[in-house]
Amino acid sequence: MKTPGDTGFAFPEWAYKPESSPGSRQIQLWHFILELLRKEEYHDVIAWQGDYGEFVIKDPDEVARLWGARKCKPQMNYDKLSRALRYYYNKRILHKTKGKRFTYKFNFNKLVLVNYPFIDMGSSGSSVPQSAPPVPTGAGTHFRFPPSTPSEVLSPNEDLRSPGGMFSSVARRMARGSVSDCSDGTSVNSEIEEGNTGAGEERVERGVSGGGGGGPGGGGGGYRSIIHPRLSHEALFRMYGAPGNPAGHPSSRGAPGHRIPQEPLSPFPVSPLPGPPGASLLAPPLSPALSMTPTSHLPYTPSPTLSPMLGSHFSFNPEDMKRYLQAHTQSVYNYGLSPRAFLHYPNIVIPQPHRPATDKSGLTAERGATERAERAATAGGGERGGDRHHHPPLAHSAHHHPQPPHSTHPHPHSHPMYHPLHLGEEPPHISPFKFKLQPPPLGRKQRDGQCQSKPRQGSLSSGSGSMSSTSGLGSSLSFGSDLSSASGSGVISASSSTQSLNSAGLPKIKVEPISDIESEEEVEVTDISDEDPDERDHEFELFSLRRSRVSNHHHLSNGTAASQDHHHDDDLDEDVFKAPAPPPPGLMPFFASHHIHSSAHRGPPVLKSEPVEPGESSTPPSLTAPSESAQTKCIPLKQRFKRRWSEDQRMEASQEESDDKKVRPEEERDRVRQSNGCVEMEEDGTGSGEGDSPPPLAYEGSLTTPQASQRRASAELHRAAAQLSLENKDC
DNA sequence: GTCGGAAATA
DNA sequence: TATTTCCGAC
Repeated sequence: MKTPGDTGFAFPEWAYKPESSPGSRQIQLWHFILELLRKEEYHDVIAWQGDYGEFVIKDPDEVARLWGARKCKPQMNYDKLSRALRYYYNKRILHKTKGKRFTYKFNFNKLVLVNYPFIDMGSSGSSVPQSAPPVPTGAGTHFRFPPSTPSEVLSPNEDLRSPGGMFSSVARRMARGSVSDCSDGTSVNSEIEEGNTGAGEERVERGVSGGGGGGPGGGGGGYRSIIHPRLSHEALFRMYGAPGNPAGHPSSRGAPGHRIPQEPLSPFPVSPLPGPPGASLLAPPLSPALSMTPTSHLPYTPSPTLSPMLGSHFSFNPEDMKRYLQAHTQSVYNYGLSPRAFLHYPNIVIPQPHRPATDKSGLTAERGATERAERAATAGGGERGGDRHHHPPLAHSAHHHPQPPHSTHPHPHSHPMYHPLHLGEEPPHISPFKFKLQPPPLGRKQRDGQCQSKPRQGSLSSGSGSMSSTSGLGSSLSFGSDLSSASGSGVISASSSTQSLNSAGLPKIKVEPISDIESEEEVEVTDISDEDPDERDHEFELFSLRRSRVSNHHHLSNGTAASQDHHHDDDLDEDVFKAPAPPPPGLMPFFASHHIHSSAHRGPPVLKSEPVEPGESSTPPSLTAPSESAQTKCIPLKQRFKRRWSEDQRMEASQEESDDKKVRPEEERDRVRQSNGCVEMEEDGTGSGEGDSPPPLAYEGSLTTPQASQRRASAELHRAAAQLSLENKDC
C-alpha cells in the first residue's frame, strides 16, 4: 500500500478522501473519472478532449459499468452515473460542456481555488470569476500544487493530460479501500490500481528532468512524462526545492531533483511527491496558517500537527499557482461560481491600516505567541526553514508588493500574486507582510467544536468531509481540505477583515501588513445568490460577528473581548470573507487614532475633557462631545451658533422695545437650564444624544422676549450657555 | 441527451 | 454526505 508520501501527484489529497462517509473509503465519482482519464487503457472509454479539463465519455455504458463495478453497484448505468455527475455541477467540480454529448469539464480551478483561495483569478483578464468550490470535500488534507503553470506547460489547445497524473498513492490507496467494497477483484479499481501501482514512483524518477521529452503521447502509464518538457526546473525547484535539496523532497526516490510525475495533459502540470510529514519537499511541518511573506514564492506548509494526513502537506508557488489558475480561467468556462466559494475561502486579505502594536499585543498576543511557540516547538525545521529552500528571501518578494509594508491603505486590488496568505500563524514577523490564507468557514458544527483542541474526525457538515485533519491543535490552520478545519484554528482569529465586493467578482488577495493582522480584510466576491439559505444565514451571522469582532478588536472593552476572540477564532476566518462593513471613511482617522488605540473607547462615550480654550472652564463631562462627533460637527455648529447668536441679539434688542409678550419664558428658561445641564440639541441633526450636543441653541422659532427682566435673564442664560458650548466645543 | 427534484441508501 | 435510484420535463 502506498502512502501519501509515495504519491507523486499534486492532486489534493482530499480529492481522494471519502469524506462523505468517514467510515467508508469509497472513492468519489469525480476521482474515479480522473483515474480513468489518467489511464490510457480507458481512453477508448473516456478521455480528455477539447478544452482544458474537458473530457468526453466515449463509452458511457462502459464507464457506468466500471463505476458500478467500483462501487459494487451492478445496476449502475449512465443515467445514474450522469446524475451523479450532475450533482457535481452544483459543487462546481464539474460542469457540462454544452452541445457536446457526454462531455464534461472539470473545474480544476475550483479545486485549486479551494485550496488556494488567495489566488487572484481576476488578473487573468478573463471575465471568468473563478470560484472556489464550496469546500468540496473534505478535508483535512493538503495538496501540492503544480510548480509550473499549465500555460507554461501546455498550450491551450494542447491535449490535456489527465489530471489523473496527480493521483497520489493516496488515491490508489483509497481506490483500494474502495475496492474493499467490491473486493472481488473484478472491480475497476483493481484494474486501475494495477496500472498505477508500483509504476508511479519509478516513473516519477524517470520523469524528466531535462525537459524534453515526455511529451504527450509519451509512455503509457499514468505517470509518463512526468514533467512537461517545457517545465522549467527552476519552477520545480522553486516549488520543491533545488535539486538535491534535502528539504525538498523526501527523496525516497533518491533523485536529487526528483521528478514530478506529470500527466502531460493533466491540468496539473506537475506535482512532487509529498513525503511523509516533515519529509516532504516543501512541506516542512509548519503551520498551515501559512504565514506568507511577500515573496513571490509563498511557502505554504500545513502544520503537521494540523494535518493528520501524512504527506498531506502542500506547498505551492504563488506565481505558479496564479499562472496556472489564470491559464485555467482562460481556458475554462466560467462556472459562474458563486462568491460563496470565496466566502468559504477567505483568503483575500486587504491590507489594513497599520495598528499600534498594542492592539495586537492585546488582541492577538496571546494567541499569536502561543501559536508561534507551538509552531516553533512542533515545526522543528519550521515551515520557514523548509520554505527557505524554495523561496527567495523576502526581499525578493518585495518587488511583488506594490505596497510598502504597513502601508496604511493598500490598494484593495493589489496584485494577486502579492497577496500574502494571511494565516495568522506566521512566525514572528519576518516580513512586514502577512499572507493570509484563510480556510473556508466552518459549518456551525465545526465552528462550535473546532476551537477545541481535540482533533476532530468525522462529522463535518459543510465540508463534506470529515476533517480528519487536525484541527485539533487549534493553534494552526491547515489548508486544503483542511480549509474548513482550518477555520477552526485560531490562527486567523487575530485578523478581522473588511470585505468589499468587486464588481468583477474576482477575488483579490491583498498583502497585509503583519501589524495589521487583526485589521479587517477585504474580500471581493460577486454575489451569493446561489448560496444556500443556511450558508447565507451563516454568513450573515458571521458578518454580524465579524462586525462585533471588529469592534472588539478595536476596543477591548472588557475581558470578554479576548475570550470571545478566542472562541471565535474560526469565525475570523470567516470574517475574512464576510466582509464586514468598513468603518465610514470619515471615521477611519478617528478610529486609527483613538479607538484602535484604546480599548477603553469601547462602549459608552468616554468622558474626557477635551482641550478647551485656555482659561475657560471645561465643559461638564456630560456635555463633552466625543472627539468623533466634535470633529465632524463642531465647525458647522459653531458657525451656526454664532449666526444665531447674532440674530438673537438683534432680535432681542429690537423686541425689547416692541414689548411683545408672546414669549414663553419658562420654556426658554428650561432650555437654558437644560443646555447648562447638558442637553442635547434637538435641532441639530448632527447632534447626538451622546453629549456631543452642540450648544443649546434655543433660537429656533420666535425669539420673542417676555418681559424685560425675563428677556434679560433669558439673554444671559443664552449667552452663558452659548459660551459654555463654544468653549467646550473647542473645535 | 440532459436536467434536476425527490427519496432512498450506505 | 455522496451518491443511487427513479422519474418527469425539456
